[in-house]
Amino acid sequence: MEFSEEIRNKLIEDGRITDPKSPRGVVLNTAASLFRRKGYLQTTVRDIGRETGILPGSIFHHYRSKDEILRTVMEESIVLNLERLKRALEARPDLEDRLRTLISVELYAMNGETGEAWSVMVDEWRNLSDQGKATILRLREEYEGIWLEVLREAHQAGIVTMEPDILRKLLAGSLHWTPTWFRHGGGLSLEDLTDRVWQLATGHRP
Amino acid sequence: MEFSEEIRNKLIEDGRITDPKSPRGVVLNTAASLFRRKGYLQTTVRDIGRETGILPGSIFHHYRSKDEILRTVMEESIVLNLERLKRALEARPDLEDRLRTLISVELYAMNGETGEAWSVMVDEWRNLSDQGKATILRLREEYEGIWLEVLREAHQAGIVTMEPDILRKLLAGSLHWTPTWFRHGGGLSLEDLTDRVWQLATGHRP
DNA sequence: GGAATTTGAGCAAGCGTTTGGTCTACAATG
DNA sequence: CATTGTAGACCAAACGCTTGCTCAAATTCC
Repeated sequence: MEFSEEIRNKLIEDGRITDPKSPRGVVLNTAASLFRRKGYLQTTVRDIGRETGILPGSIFHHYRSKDEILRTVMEESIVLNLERLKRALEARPDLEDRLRTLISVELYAMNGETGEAWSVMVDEWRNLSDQGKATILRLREEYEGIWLEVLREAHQAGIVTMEPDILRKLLAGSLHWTPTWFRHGGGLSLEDLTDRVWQLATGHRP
Repeated sequence: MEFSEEIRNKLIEDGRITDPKSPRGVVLNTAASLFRRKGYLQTTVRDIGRETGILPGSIFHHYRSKDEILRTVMEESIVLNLERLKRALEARPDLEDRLRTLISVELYAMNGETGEAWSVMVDEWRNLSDQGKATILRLREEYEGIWLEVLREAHQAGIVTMEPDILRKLLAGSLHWTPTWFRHGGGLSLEDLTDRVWQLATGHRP
């Protein structure tokens, strides 16, 4: 996760994700946090206004609709983490390393600084408009494609025994569930947790 | 799952769950289905009215509030499945059998005929009122207690190697996620799926 | 001074819920 | 046997409130 900030800055520079210091960015991060805490439907535009200090009417100067805010939260969180995943995999030719990287990056996506936005993407999918779904789906498919490719190679190499597509779904469930119970500063670190999920996937102690 | 219907009938007779033929029961099952499909907040009392053929106002003759419907859906689904779990475990002294039973019963709870209600319990927890949460929490703790007890014994016996509490949370995630992708009649049966989760838990092929 | 931004009042729609009353079935009463 | 009483189920209408969003005017910024 070392290059995390560097990657984020590069993406901001390229205009692929919003500068968190801009009004759009402030609204975005506040919304992500509220969506995570209260849920998308329970969060009102007035709530976002209150926490950002921007009046409700002004929110709609920066975003066309509440749905656009949700879509942007999801889109930018996957753009960022997809980039992080690709970079993290670049330097790792070893298959066991690659599998561990997948697990680790997703655990950080869900429980690190992007955790709110990533959780929103998983939990609030149903509340996204159809056109929003279409946009996000392409990015998600790219992300899932990377997982499946590594799992298929690992399967052929005998590192994992279960069918890759089933294994991915079972692991996805485990990982998606972690934000409901994992807390930083407890007895367990994200590294420890990565070990446990690795053990789940391969059947061997790390 | 053989005694499933028998257990349900006994619980109806004892008044611990609602008769599905009664107006209360019709509302309950319809609501569970709608809550699952559209989400609790997206489901209006008018929706429930439309699908049951009961006018919106009359729903409140059977339930004090929409929240009471949600709480009842959750409560009865866990009462039923807790009973099923206890019965299924009764005849199984073998530890490996017991672990497999836990997995199997929960997979059926999530993807069988009670799947809608059980999913609602997992997904809509946040939308339950505080007093509702308190009621359900006691039942959930009993249910989780059974899981942890079996996992602790399995850990001591060397059947599983991971810490029981962490293993339970990772498995819970995998199992909770199954309704989003598992479909009956596909290439995979619930028995097959039980095997895969068993493999995940123990690290050994079933 | 023109463009971008912010403001705050307010609208139309939808929400859970309440109300007052009707209908039906059946038991009790005279 | 006819009448009355009772209780549960249901209906139609509406109430009070919240919601996402709009808009014309005011303000700020370059």
